[in-house]
Amino acid sequence: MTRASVAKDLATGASGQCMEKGQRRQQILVHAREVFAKSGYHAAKVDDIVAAAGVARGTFYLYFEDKRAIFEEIVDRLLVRFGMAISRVDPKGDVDEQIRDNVRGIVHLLMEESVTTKILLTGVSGVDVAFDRKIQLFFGQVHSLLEEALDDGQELGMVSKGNARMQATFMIGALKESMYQVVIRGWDDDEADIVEGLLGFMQRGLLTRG
Amino acid sequence: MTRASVAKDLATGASGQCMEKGQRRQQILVHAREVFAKSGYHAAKVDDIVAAAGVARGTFYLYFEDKRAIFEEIVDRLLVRFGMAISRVDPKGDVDEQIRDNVRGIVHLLMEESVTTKILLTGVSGVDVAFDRKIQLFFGQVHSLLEEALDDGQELGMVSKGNARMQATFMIGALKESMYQVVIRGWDDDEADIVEGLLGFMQRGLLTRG
DNA sequence: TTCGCGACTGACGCACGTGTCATCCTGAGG
DNA sequence: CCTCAGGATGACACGTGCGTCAGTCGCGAA
Repeated sequence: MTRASVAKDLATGASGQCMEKGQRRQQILVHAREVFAKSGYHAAKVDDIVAAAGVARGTFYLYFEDKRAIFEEIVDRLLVRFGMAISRVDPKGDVDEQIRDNVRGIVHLLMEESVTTKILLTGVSGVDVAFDRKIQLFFGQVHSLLEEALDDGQELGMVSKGNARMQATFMIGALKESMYQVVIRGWDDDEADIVEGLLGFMQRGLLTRG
Repeated sequence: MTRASVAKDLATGASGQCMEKGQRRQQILVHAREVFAKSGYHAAKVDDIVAAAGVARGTFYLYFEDKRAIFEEIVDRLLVRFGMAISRVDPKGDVDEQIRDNVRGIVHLLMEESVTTKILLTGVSGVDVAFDRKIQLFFGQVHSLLEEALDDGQELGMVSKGNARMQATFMIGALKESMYQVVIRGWDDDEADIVEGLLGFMQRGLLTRG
């Protein structure tokens, strides 16, 4: 091991050769996430990632198939957690509270995972045809879920009559844009404020009744 | 001129050598727009553009500095038209009608220019640090404009009291996502329906009052 | 007919980033 | 002390796409 790489290890807290296998993987993953968030997929070079992680180029390929694979893994992890943060609304219970919980859970996750959220909201397009399709599919599923919920809500008279698909679109757009502002523009809004803002928007809209 | 390129000219309607200068430029621009929309900035190769336009590689560089420049020009044109589609709301007139006109104008423009809109909504991130900043700046300006309008509206009692910045975010998000669905997923919603949907969302929100 | 000019061409050289692999290193076990 | 296994290394070869520029083409003027 060269002197230079020893210096890097000291700087990043890596323990040099023969680190436990999963740990090294994790170390690369964490640094890659930061690099992707900072530069986006295309501008992020494998060299940047290995430099940040303090390992050699070859080491990277011991743990990941290629650049795309590590990117996909990073995004996938968030998508899985995102999916888990959503729960179906049961009309027998307190609907308002369930909606609030859902919104709260999602906003919480995205703000907690702000680095990955930034990647999801900006860096995900144009990686690859297959990857694009995958992301589109995911958001499509979320959209369908919400649309169904709104449809049910309309039946029960809890949601304004109207095009549920469009309503779902507006809601998702509002959420995406809020997260975008927080994550990209660095708004320091309180998590609870955003949740209440979104819920208020759902309930009352923007304009006072004329 | 080779036989191959003559064939191309026939196919694309180009008139071969010595076409009027502005026309050739326009021809390349139009085809570039389609290529960028289909593949995104990074996947779109200059070779794809010149092939689509039916001109030689060198010709491209007679009319455009480089790939980035033509991309920027395409996006800029839309941004300018977008800016012009927005007009300040005058509280002395019929506010509802002015809001409707604004929304209508913007939605109309974006759907009319659907190819460029697709580029704006998906292909714009990660081109270049400077370009990213520029786009961000533009949306920031739109955001400020809307925020001010909402603030004024609150003073006049026409807009629900609340965080105007957040309200602006939600509205822009809803608009962006609607356009995204139309342009990427190919929804064939009527322009007027989308406009009414957005306005209804602003006025009444999603949920019935409980 | 020949010349000049400007539009057009496309093969070429270059830069850059990727993934590989021959080699090195180190710690554990004999 | 020697050896060996396997993690780690980084120089290298390769591919890809970009921008250039020496040359072609065809039209109008002389």
